[in-house]
Parts: sequence; C-alpha cells; structure tokens
Amino acid sequence: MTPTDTPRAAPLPLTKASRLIAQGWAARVRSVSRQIPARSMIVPLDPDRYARGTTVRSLEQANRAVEFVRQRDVPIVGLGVAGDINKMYTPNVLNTIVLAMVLAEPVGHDLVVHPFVFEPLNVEAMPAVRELLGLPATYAVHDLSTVLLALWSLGLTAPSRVWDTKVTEAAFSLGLHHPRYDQLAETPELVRRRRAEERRDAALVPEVVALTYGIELPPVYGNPSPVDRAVSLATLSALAYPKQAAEAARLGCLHHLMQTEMPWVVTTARMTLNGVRLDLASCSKVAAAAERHAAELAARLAEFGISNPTDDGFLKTYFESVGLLALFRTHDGYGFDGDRLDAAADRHPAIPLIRAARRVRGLTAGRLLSGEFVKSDGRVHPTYRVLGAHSGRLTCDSPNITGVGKIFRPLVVPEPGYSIGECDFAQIEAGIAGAVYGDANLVSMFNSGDVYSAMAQLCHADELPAADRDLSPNKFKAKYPHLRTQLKICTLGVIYGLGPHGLALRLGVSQPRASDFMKKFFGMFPSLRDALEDGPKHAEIRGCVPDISGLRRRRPGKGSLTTWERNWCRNHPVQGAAATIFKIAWNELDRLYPKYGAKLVVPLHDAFVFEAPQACVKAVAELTANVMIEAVREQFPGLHPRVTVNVSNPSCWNRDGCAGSVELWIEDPLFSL
DNA sequence: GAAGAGAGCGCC
DNA sequence: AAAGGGCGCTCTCTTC
Repeated sequence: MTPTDTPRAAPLPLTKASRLIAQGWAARVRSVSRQIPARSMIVPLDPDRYARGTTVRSLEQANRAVEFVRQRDVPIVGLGVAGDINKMYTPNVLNTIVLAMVLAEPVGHDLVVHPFVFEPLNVEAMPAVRELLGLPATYAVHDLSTVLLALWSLGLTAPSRVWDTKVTEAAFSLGLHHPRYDQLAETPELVRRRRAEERRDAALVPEVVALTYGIELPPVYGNPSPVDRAVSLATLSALAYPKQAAEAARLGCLHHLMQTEMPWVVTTARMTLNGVRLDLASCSKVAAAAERHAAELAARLAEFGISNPTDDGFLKTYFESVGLLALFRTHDGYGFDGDRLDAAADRHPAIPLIRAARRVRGLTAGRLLSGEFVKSDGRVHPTYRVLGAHSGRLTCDSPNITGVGKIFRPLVVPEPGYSIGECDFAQIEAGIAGAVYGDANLVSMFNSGDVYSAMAQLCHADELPAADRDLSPNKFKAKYPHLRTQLKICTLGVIYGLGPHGLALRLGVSQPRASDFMKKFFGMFPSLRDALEDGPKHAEIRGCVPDISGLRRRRPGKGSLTTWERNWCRNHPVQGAAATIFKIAWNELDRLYPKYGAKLVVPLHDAFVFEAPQACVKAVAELTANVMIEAVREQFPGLHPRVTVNVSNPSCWNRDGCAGSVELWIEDPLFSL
C-alpha cells in the first residue's frame, strides 16, 4: 500500500485483474477489441467438435468462439455464473467468476447444445462475450438477477430478451408452499416457516427443475467445481426454457411472464444495483438515541416493578397481579401486541411505557443502523425476490428497505447533486377492488376524489345535516375525520376478509353494532358483496384464484376452504392486480428514467421512490405519476386513479415532506407520524 | 452453542 | 371453529 491509497477495512490482493482495472480496463478491452484479426477465409467449423464444451481462455479461443457462433443458428442461449460473485459492487469481479454460455441450436425436433465456458472470465475474452450476448436469441438463466449483476459489474449490457427459469417455477407454484400448509399431524401447531421455505425452495432448485422437465444433466458428484456448476446451470436453463414456455402457455401465464415478469426481474435487479444511500452519521445518532430511550424507559418501568417489558411471561404475571390480565386475552391465551397495549393505554400508567419500550426495540434493533449492509459505493443494495410473495408481490431483504419505519425514512438520502422523490397511488386498493369485482358504486366513489369520504357521506346520509351531505370530499374529511376513518377501516378490512368480530375490535364497538355497520356498508356495494361471497366458492371448485395477469394462486389440497383460504381467495384478485400494475409501470419507468439520469430506488407495493438529478426532479415526478396512471388505466379504463407526488423535501426520503421525523424521534421516543 | 418456534415489531 | 391479506427482521424461550 502506498501512502496515497485510501485505507480500507479488508485490502484485496492486487491481482492481475485489479491491475488492469487500475489501468482503466475498459480502455484495455477496447484495445483488445481492435486485436481481432484481419478477415480471413471462412471455413465451416464442425459443430460436433463444440458439442462437448469449449473452454475460452485466450484471445484466439475467443475469436474462434465468435466465428463458430456466427456460423450457427442460435435461438436460445443459456447463461450461468459461478465463483466469487459477491464482489458485486467492486470492480474486481473480472477473473474471479466463471461464465458459461450454452448455445442451443434446433436440430430436427431437438435442441443441440454447444457449451462455452469462460474460465476465468478475462479481458481477452470480453469481445467474444459481448458478441455472444448480442445474438437475436432468448437468454435463459436460472436466477437471472445474480447473472445480471455480474454482467453489469463487468460493464456489459444485459440481453434484452431474457427468461428466468427459477422465477417461472415460482410462477407455476404460487400459493402451494405457504407455511400455513405445514400444520400437519405430528408437529406442533402454528407456523413452520422455515420448513415451508425449504420446501418452496426445493421446487426451485436446478436439479428439481431438471427432473420436472426430463432434462438430463451430467451427474455431479460431491462438491461440483465452479465450471461444472456454471455449465450445468446454463445447460439446464437453455433446455428448460422451451419446455417451461410451453407449460406457461398451457397454464395461461405465458404472455404475462414474457411481457411483464421477465422485464420485472431486470428492473428489480437494477434496483439492487442502484441501491440506496444511508446517512450513516444519522444512523449512529439514532442508534445512540435508541439506547438512551431504552434505558430511560427501563428506569421508569422499574418504578412499577417491571423489569422486562419484552417478556410476555413476565407481563402475564404482572398484569395478573394488578388485576388487568383480562385486557390482554386472545382467543387462545394472552398477548401483549401493540393493538392490545394501545387499547388498554389508559388503564394503567405502565402500559404506554411498555408499548414505547417495545417500539424502541422493534424500530431500531435492526442491522440497518450498524452500516453492515453498506458496500464500497456507500450504498446498501437490498436483494429482491420476484414472485417472493404468494400474491405475486416482490419481497425484499438484506436489508428489507421496504420495511423501514416511516419515521426513519429520512435516513435514506440521495447522492450529492441528486434529489429523492416519491409518488404514491392514492387509495388504489379500493379502486382496484371496485374494478376487479365489478362494483360500479365503488368505482364511482373512487373516481369522485376521496373514496372514504364519499362512502361516509352516503353511509351516514340520514344522520348528517342536509348541508354536509354534499360537502366536497376534502371539506368532509376535515369536518368528519372519524366517520371517514371508520369507512376506511371497514373497506380495507373487507378486502382482507375481516368479519364482524374483528371489525368490532378495530372500531371499538360491540359486535352487533359492527355487524350492522357491515350490513350498511355492503348495502352500498351489493356487487362487491356478491363477488366477495361467490369468489371463494368458485375458487374452492376451481382449485385456484387467477388474477388479471393470468398468474394463479393455487392451493395444494381439495375440500372446503379454511377461513384463511377464503380470505386470501377474496384478497388475491385485488393484491395480484395491484402488483401487476405496479410491475408494468415500473418496467416502463426503468426504460424511461435513463433519459433523465434518474434511478429507481425503493419499490413500495403502491409507491415509487426515485432519485433524480436535482434540476429535473419535478419532471421525473411528473413522468412517474403519468406512467403510474396510464398503467392503471390500461388495465382498468373505468378508473380515474390519483397519484400523490412528494418532492417537497428532496434532501431525503420522507413521509409527507416530514424530513425532521428522525430528529423528532430522537427527542421523544413517543413521537409518531 | 446452534437451531427451531413463537410472538412481536415494522411495511404495503 | 375461527375471528384481516401479503411480507422481513429481531428477540425470547425451548430444545437438542
């Protein structure tokens, strides 16, 4: 290390690759490109010689590969990478990974494969890699996002037509491996998430896919070498793709997979690549404040004799001793979750403190604040799993940036010179529910501007003064916030499957009153009522629930639906449609943003967070809102969706422009938005 | 000491 | 009989 080097936590050895990078390896690649030899006589190359696999190390081998591929008709290419692919955000991946490209050629009714493996992937090979990535072919990959990140980190352009064999298997098995189905015989009740995850992944691993489609791969014994692994993955992907595509056509989701889901894999991989910047100084302030808040709350709780507010067993004993245990009864025991603690807040002075202590722990204990996810570019790069949720939604982890508390969003900041903005769909679930369930009343209320105000005005027409029945939605919202909130709780609850029992709890009224309220609600939306009633019955006979995309959520068994299944049968068409619209819109933005130098940053299920150069953040927000609205109207022409634009405080991600929420929380742990 | 299971927190 | 859908993460207690 020379004195001018920036110190780093774990210095990497100065490999040949990093020396090349230091010299500007892009320039080096260009110079290698020019070394492609002068045109010579074209001699047919024997395809049989390439069927067993070809290793590319030298420039000469690379040139020969290029000549071979130019002589063949290649509609499908399988890609696979192996080796050290964790250095995604440093430029040193060259020479540390193995890239396999398997060319599949139609011969008779079969495909013949010609595997090429770049081992290691070096500068000399790059021109050939570029050429092989630019064929008029479909590129099939098992776990495309990993390969995209590897290609991008090498400065390569990803192919435009792609197929992810893993995501396809997930599409075929939506719903089948839900952890709730693990509640079988000998094992104790309740969640067995871990085991279910394993089962679900088992359906997605390459070997299982190979078996499913009768693809013979060379047997691998023991620990396969990176070369074996990469070639095997690439071969599998190339051969499985046409079979999966046929299966997708048979199952009704081929169009969706090609048109939306595969581009969505590219879009989400780009979000991983982009990542988000965290303000690490603020993160440590929050961490310190959390410790302080926790200590202060612990001291105050100690005065009540409460030593451990996070120990349910202790709380049970404590509330029994003060005669308040009944407040925390659940259907099968006792629970001290937020809802119950909030509902009981005024029954004992310690209860709000317990709640606060739990929130302090829950909100801040994450590894997010420690900076451990921050990569060399100063940003965190969450992993996204397309179709990770059985509803078709995306999931996000390491870190789960979509789950960052609203208060703490200002910890996410833009790069210098950039701004952060957010566009949210307003009340979109209500509108989509009206549209997918064909309820004209709900659709027209959604279109009126504020669906919950409109509902409340109609629902309570008898009790309201005549003048207030026609109040504008915003004025009504201001004058009768409580009535509006009731309708909001009821609407979302109904979409999720809430019954009178649950509604009573959430509205804080008796069950008969909640029951009456629900009847009144459904009286306004008879079509919605019928559809919610009939949907699960049809699903029970059919065995699955389709949504507008053509994807289907399935159930593994037959027979009557459980309550939970009935609820997701009701909810899936809404959540699935919303997810589809979201994907279509964001795919489009992924195409349009580069013109503005803008980046997708956080996908929030019904909101779009972006980073744009300061000068054009308003233009990007407008573009985003237009694309979002267009995506809804393409699917549901009867809806007039609204988008809330938040660029009022572009120095950080925030809720409703509240950039100071972190500081407010540091002052007072009971602060909420 | 590691791993499973449960409950609780956050998000949409 | 159960009692609102979809998630990820962390802590606590239990078990091996």
